[in-house]
Amino acid sequence: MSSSVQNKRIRKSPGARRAEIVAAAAGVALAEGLECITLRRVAEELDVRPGLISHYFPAVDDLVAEAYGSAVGSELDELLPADRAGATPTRHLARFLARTTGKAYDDISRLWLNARHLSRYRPALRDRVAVQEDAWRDRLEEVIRVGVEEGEFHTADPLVTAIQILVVLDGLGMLVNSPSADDGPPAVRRLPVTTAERELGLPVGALSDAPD
Amino acid sequence: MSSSVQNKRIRKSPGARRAEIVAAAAGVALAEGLECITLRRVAEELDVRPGLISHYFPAVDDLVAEAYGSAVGSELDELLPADRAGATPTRHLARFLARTTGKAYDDISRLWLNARHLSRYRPALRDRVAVQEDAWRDRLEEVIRVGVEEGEFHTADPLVTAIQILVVLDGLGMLVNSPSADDGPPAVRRLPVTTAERELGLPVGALSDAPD
DNA sequence: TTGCTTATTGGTCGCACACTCAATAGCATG
DNA sequence: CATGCTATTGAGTGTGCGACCAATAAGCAA
Repeated sequence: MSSSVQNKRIRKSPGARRAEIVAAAAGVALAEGLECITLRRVAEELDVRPGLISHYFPAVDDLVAEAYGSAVGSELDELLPADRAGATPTRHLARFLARTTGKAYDDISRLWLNARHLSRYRPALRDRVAVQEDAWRDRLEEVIRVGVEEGEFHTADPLVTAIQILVVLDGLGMLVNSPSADDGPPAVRRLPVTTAERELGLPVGALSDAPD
Repeated sequence: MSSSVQNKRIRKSPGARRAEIVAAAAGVALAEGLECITLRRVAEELDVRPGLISHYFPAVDDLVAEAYGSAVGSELDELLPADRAGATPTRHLARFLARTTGKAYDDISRLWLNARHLSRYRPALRDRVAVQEDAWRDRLEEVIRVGVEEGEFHTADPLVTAIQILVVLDGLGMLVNSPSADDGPPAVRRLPVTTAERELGLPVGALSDAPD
């Protein structure tokens, strides 16, 4: 007997079940896209009936927003930990740039692209995107600000510099679904690093040489 | 009697009808988004039956790709005319940057964002996006190349510079659906101009002072 | 063990979508 | 005016979606 047929109900606490649903939806969002978060698809993922998803999220749009926020929020925590224990701002920024440039970051780029477009139609998602944009910007600005205070970076306006780096990252992320995204001049792939080094008054290579 | 009820058939040549359909679909794409291009929606726009759209585009994905290509292609022709009669590269680039930064460009930004995400799922659209990316890049590179030849611009690699400007434009375009897209530091809105002036060795203001 | 709360199911409804195809009628041609 | 070609219609198929709700049973508490 295959385990795919569930004839026995499994009853969980509302909190646990809700978290499970959000996690499953986040997985679907990362792998297939936010529009693939449907009652049926998420239910299948958890081997429950679609009605159960509706029970926890009467409006599916709220689940979409929650799934997006969960995926992107935890990614930020890994990229720029709030408590950066014993690492210089330079190393932190270098690590951030190394990860956001790597191939493994493509799923996150796709999710950002996805969310920014879909938020055109879904208010709940639009609010969540705004929150996450603020969070990413604030976290990056903080790293830069500390770097300036400690004399590692030099910029008149950490906020603008942070936005500038994020804009370049977003601009490259726009190309994530293009077939020719991986090729192209190497100088283009290094654009975020180049931008950061220039805007922070760092020597070339300061943010790309063996950071991790 | 309202004109919304069409009881009399109007028979047109295939070429004219096809062009009409593409134009209507492009209008829908610009105003409401590519996923709003449905057989019913486009048919309603032209006051015909949905089956007629299917007749000209047996696969709706091809109509979506065609509508996108039409809208974005004609926009490029207006932004960077192929035959730039009697205008300096500086004026051309200034005009391009002025228009792509303006509020009126938001619909085009939305369409690019839309297409780049949707091309994840629709192969026909993905191919069209690649074609238009090449076209925009080539056209901008050409302006820069001529500017370098005529001594107005200074850059070692016109292609990389063109891509760099487009990446910044795309990065800002990502924010088009965010509620806080219009506010934010002025320096951020001027990022494309700043980038272009820096990369082309121009004095500050060379690309933003009364171009048109 | 019994009973009760409520998490979970199963079924249904209405809607919008792409796609198909035989029947119809506009219109150019003779 | 009559005729033939074909652009256009009308009707229908099947799919997947969100939402709703009464019935059911899991598992905790008494």
